[in-house]
Amino acid sequence: MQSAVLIYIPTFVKVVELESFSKAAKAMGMTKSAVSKQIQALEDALTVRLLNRTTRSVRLTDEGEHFYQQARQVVEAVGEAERSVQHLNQNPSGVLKITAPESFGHYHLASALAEFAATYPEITLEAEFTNRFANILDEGIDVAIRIASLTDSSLIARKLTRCQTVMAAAPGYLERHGTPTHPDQLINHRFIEYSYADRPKEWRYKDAAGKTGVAPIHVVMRTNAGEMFREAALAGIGIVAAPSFMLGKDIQQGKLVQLLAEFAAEPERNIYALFPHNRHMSAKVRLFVDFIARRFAGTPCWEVGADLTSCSIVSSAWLKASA
Amino acid sequence: MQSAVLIYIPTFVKVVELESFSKAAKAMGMTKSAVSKQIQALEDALTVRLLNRTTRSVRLTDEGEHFYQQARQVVEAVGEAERSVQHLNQNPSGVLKITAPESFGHYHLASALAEFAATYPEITLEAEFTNRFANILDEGIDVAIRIASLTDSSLIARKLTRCQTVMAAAPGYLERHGTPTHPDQLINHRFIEYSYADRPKEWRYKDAAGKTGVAPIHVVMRTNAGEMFREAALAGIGIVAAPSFMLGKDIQQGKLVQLLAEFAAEPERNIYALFPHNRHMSAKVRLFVDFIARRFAGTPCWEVGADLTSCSIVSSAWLKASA
DNA sequence: TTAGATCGTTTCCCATAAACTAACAATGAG
DNA sequence: CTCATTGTTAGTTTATGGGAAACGATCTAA
Repeated sequence: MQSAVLIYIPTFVKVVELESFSKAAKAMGMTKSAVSKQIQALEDALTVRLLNRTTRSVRLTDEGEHFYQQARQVVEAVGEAERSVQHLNQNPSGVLKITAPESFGHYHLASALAEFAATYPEITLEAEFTNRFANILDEGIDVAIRIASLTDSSLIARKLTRCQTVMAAAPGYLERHGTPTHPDQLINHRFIEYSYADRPKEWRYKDAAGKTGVAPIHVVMRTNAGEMFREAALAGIGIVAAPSFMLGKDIQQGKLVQLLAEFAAEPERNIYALFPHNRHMSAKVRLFVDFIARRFAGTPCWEVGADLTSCSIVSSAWLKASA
Repeated sequence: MQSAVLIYIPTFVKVVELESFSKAAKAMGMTKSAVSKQIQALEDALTVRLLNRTTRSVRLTDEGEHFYQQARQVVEAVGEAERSVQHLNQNPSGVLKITAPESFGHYHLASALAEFAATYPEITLEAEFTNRFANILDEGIDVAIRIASLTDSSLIARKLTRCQTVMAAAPGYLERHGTPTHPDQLINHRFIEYSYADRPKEWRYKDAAGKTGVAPIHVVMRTNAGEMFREAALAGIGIVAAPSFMLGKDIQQGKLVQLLAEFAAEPERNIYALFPHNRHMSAKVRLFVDFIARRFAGTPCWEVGADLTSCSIVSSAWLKASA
């Protein structure tokens, strides 16, 4: 068993303050016998007599007086520690470290983060947009925005919005190579693939009837940079399959043409906020996740085929680029 | 049950210091499951997550970092309190409050106290010589020297030496009133009695054969001042029955004549050191009581009829007066 | 004086709250 | 890949700490 000194200190302090075992017992919600025994245990642990007690009075010994001064500081320190942690927890401040995929961060998260930072000036936002999969716990990341369907055991994943994967190519490319009407024809086309694709060199889909299939593809270029990816498509180098938040604007503007719209990509993907499990969630994290989830609730403007007037999510970058 | 915050703090601090649940468990002599549950209990109590833990690493959250700083101060404060009390206990210092009967203190304790004070300069001696029976606990008295056979429940009594009660009168008195040869004759004599006598107006004794008896006495004067008492006897006002430490010198010098030497006073009295009970004795008190007991071990010089060469106790006041 | 109230202590007993054992999942290291 | 290690969990057991009641001491009031 642990040091008896620590655990009996509050009782001792109460007794000294109230100058009575009985009152201290009442104040601490226990019986006087318990108080008596705790004081005795404390004295035994210190091998020092702390209180000279008559049935009528309780008075500190010299050693008791000395110990009391220190003991009081201990309980105050504990109370202070407790309170300050609560305060820290209720008044979020400090650094909030976010990581997100580079392209999504750039196009759609930046404005949201700016709004969050403006709303909570006490919080210092530290956002890293990268496609590298950082280890959340080891690197002290508070929230990671991820596009996936995976579930990490020690992390909580909160869905922010659906992530529509669209296939598209530049009109120029299609003029030169024709427009595929079925996945099976993809093998005869030129593909630009994402470096970290789960399943390289193939395209999994679900047709309008709900039947799934796999089609092989011919990869002519590979990159992990979102912008490079899009630029390559715009340049007519080949066909890309990418989230609509990257390509939606180009499709709306006619710079790219959506392909095989009736064949949905498989598996369906979502955008998640991931964070250390929430048995006791940091206030900062809770605040941010709630904020970002609210921000991305509804239909995003970048969805291909969505009614733009009903979109609740509009990022400033999107508006700017559209204008 | 008490605040879980307090009792789990040492565990939390150990975990942070060693950056491992397992090592902390080993260091604190418990199992890792216990550590795990204690940390969880602490987090529950604070409703704050303190540690982000992988199977491979343990790292503090922001709140944990903050709490750790405070928690470390708490354990340090406890350790300091503990150590300083031990130190205080092993290196006695401060005030040592002594009370003793006025006459005994004056004649025989003063020199002993002076020696004690010289030996332990860290201790401030506060000696009060009074015949009033002070309440030891209530007045914060550390040691009381008492001449009695009583035993207070909450106090420890350590016998210092026997207290011989002798009866004596001035030669002049005896010339005028005669010398009693048996207690029964005392009723015809003039007595000077101590104000706080247990049994006023009587003299309890035990004869050479061991038979006890009570003789009534005729009191003509009453005082609580030791010196007054003695002076009155020397002036021939009457017979006194008093401790030999008061009268011994006068008897040796022939200023007083001992009476009824073969009838010992009843009950036999001793000189005690009384102090708060010694389950955990203050170092000061232990030191003093040991010292004073050693000082008064053996036959005191003031005993009537004692072989002066074998006396181990000689007080300076006695020597001075004898010179 | 006596009776009653209050206070700290003690003894005994029990319920609860800790600890341990053992098995598990996750994760690095070799 | 295998093995060792780490933190967690579930279930069981232990023992610790607290409650009830009786006690002795002390003070107050009648």
